[in-house]
Amino acid sequence: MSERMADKIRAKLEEMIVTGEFSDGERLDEIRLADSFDVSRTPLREAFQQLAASGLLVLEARRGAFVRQPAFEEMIEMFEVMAELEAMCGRLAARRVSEPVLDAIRETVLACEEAVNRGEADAYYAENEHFHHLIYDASGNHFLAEEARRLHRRLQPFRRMQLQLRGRMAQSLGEHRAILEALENGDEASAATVLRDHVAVQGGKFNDLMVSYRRSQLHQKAR
Amino acid sequence: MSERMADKIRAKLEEMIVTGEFSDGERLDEIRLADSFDVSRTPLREAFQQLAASGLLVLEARRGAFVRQPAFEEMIEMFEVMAELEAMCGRLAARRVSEPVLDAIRETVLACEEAVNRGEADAYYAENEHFHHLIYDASGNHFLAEEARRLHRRLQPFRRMQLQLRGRMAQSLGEHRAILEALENGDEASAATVLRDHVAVQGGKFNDLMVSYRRSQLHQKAR
DNA sequence: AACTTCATTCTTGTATACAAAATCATTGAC
DNA sequence: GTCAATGATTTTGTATACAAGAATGAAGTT
Repeated sequence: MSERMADKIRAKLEEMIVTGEFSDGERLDEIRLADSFDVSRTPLREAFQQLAASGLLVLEARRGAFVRQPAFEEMIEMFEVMAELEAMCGRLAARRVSEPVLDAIRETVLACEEAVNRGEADAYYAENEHFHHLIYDASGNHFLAEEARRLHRRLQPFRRMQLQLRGRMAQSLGEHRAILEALENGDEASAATVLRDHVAVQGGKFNDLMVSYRRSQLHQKAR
Repeated sequence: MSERMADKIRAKLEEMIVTGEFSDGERLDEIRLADSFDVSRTPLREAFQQLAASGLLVLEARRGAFVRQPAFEEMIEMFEVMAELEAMCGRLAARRVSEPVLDAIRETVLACEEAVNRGEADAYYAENEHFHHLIYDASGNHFLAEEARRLHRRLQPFRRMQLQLRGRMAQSLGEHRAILEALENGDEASAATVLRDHVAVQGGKFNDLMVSYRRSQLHQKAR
């Protein structure tokens, strides 16, 4: 048990919130939660602080911790910002990327290709992560890379959902190829545009997913 | 004392870090700091969590809290990202801003003008804040506005320094006018460009400030 | 003299205890 | 019957106590 308890709890709570275990606005009872994790309130409260910082909770003074399920509109907003951050990474990377890093990016594209051929969504997902992180770093702006990572992480579960959509993996792969090409050509404008669209399409796909999800919800209620 | 102790401590520590009271990499002793604030370690540790989330501290497990003074290069990086976020705000705002908000923006420009005429840097600073926050909100993307505010806040002390530079206030005012004009015309591209440059120039000015600061440091050491 | 090992000390991480504020329920007035 | 006020209870915020890991230093070996 080398890790800090508070960090494990944060990770677990993060997953629970993101997977919809709690509903929006729900108050988290410190004592009951602490008991369920078999810890005292102290590490739990530290986890609360961290979750509040990343926007998953809001702490109201002397009122408690309330889960903040980003509404549909906010998710779209987040994708919009993510698209712009990725575009910026792409623009800078097109100018600054080195040959070894370019090689690494090429490898991830190949690995993505294999994953698509085998229909392995998990493998694709992992390589996709790698691909994007490489570009963040290639921007040469470390602060930007960190911000991008932070937001990427927050949108992670929604990205993952999308790979379930028919044909999305192949489409995504094609976009990766276009991004790689722009980087190889040092074409800043193109790299920015293609990356922006690559992420924006995810926002759109997310929209589609939500619509069909809500329809099924309505269906259930209408029974 | 309606506020939470932890929040007051966070604010105070934030100021101390940002004003350079601590040096980069310095370890903050929980017990001594808690004593100096006349509180126990508990609220202090909560403050640490928050400061770590905003990047001012790094918490190493069982090692302690270390202050993270962004190096010169990182400050430039942050201005670079800030420029892009503001550009995005401007682009969206040009499309979405309403007449009442436009009026409010016009007022801040007038107030800035008066501040310049009177040579009141503090008043200018306050109105400048207002001006930028209005544009963040006018973007219509609430998440983006929050992100912009967060980064703006982090760069705050460095912005403030710049107003000391000769002629910077008048120059800044001119840029504000150009931004307002772009918004009035609904010119997305222009709003984005002018705002990007408006912030980028701050990065440049910051550069100038740091160079002269370091020169004076060297001078002192060379005595 | 330098390096390793072990014990001591110090510091962080967690649990528990206590204080203060907010919520809830009961009682009383209108 | 509804609303307000007040006391009880719950819950947060802070302090303190305790446990466990890390840093420090002394002693012993090579």
